[in-house]
Amino acid sequence: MIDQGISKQTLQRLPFYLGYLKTLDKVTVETVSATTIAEALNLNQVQVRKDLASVCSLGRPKIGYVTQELICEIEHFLGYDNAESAVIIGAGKLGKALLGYRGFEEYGLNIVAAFDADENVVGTEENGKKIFPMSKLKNLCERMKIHIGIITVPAEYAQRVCDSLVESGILAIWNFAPVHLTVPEHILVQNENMASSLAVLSKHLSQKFSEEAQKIG
Amino acid sequence: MIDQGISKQTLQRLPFYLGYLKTLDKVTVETVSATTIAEALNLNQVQVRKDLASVCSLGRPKIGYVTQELICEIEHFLGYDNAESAVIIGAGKLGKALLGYRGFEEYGLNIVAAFDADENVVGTEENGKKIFPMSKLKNLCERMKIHIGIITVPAEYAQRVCDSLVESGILAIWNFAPVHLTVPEHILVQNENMASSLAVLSKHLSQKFSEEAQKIG
DNA sequence: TAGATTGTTAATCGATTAACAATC
DNA sequence: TAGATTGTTAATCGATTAACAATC
Repeated sequence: MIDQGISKQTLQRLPFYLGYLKTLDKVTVETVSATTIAEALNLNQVQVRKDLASVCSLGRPKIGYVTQELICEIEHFLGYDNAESAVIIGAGKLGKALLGYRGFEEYGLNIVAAFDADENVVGTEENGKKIFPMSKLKNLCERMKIHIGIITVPAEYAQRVCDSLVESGILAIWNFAPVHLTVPEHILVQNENMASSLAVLSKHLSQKFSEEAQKIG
Repeated sequence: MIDQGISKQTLQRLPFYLGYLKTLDKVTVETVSATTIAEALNLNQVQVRKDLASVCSLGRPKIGYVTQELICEIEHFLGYDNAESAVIIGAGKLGKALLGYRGFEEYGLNIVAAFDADENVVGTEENGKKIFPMSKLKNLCERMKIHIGIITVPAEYAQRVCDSLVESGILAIWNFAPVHLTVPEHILVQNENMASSLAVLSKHLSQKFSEEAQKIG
């Protein structure tokens, strides 16, 4: 058993490495050093080396890593080469935007359908993907062996939707609703937490302004 | 000067506390203890108390915190009561979804307009908000004293857009493009990192499956 | 050989958690 | 008074960074 000991932080940095590596010219940049990557992404060299060590086992002194190999290994590690299917619950603005976003396939995520409680939305399509009534959720998930659920409903419905997903055999939940979800131990919830991000942004600003004020005052 | 020493982690938990507190019945739940909050959100009691201590200075033994006061104080701390204006660059699916999302106002974010390089989109509206050509960015930001820029363009254009934003006097950037942005020291970049989230989700699944396989094998 | 770069071991740093005294 | 709950001080834990030996 490998990769038992990879930290969440490392995991979250890997897509950044991948993104950077892909910007490099395959022909001229055959190899790349941790130093170079670190500089480009504003990270510590040692951190980059440690992160990469948990994914691949190459890396030669004086030379670095073979760019193309590294890309393949990270992609493989992240599972980009064998896509997981997912469903979206909540076909509002955000849900539809995610349904329509083609970039996810590149990341190994295949959104197959959406579900909504609103009868006016049910039956319509977005980006060629159908929107079903909630009553069909469990059956479809089980039949298609779907393990990822994406929650894009308003906060007040999120926990109920979450429970339905768990009941439908979902193992991992990507939660866009700004609430804490309670789930059984074996289920993973990854919060995409816009409110938290905004908190960081707005605090940065208010601090900037109070610094300014102090300088002047 | 207060709040110099608040950690990013604390800051990111505050919206969760707020969300939970708002679900409580104002009439019956006059006060709330850190213990209760911690249990509801699956956090450590002491952590909740420390977080709250950095925002408010009440909290009475045996009683806890006055719910309504706590809500107000957190909202004030997060700046929800004096909204910041923002612009979106990139009026694709995601950009439009964010433009149309009314929830941000509740979080103290007021998106005033969008910008796009595509002539076909320029001039149209979304949720009553106009989409302008990139050439008007700087002028509008300066005139309206806008300090937050939201980047929803494809990865390859993100750095260029970022540079334009910095030039236009933006102080904080909310980046939805899956790339690292290089900015001057005083500018804050908050990455809304879908690729990273997906990495966490898909790794959880592949680990689950390899555990299963081991049990059987 | 000299220098760049690797991977590892140890030190530092910061956040979380545990223990405890203070208070209503 | 006894018990619940607070806030603080100390211990633990994990991640980042620094120092260094190994190697091409």
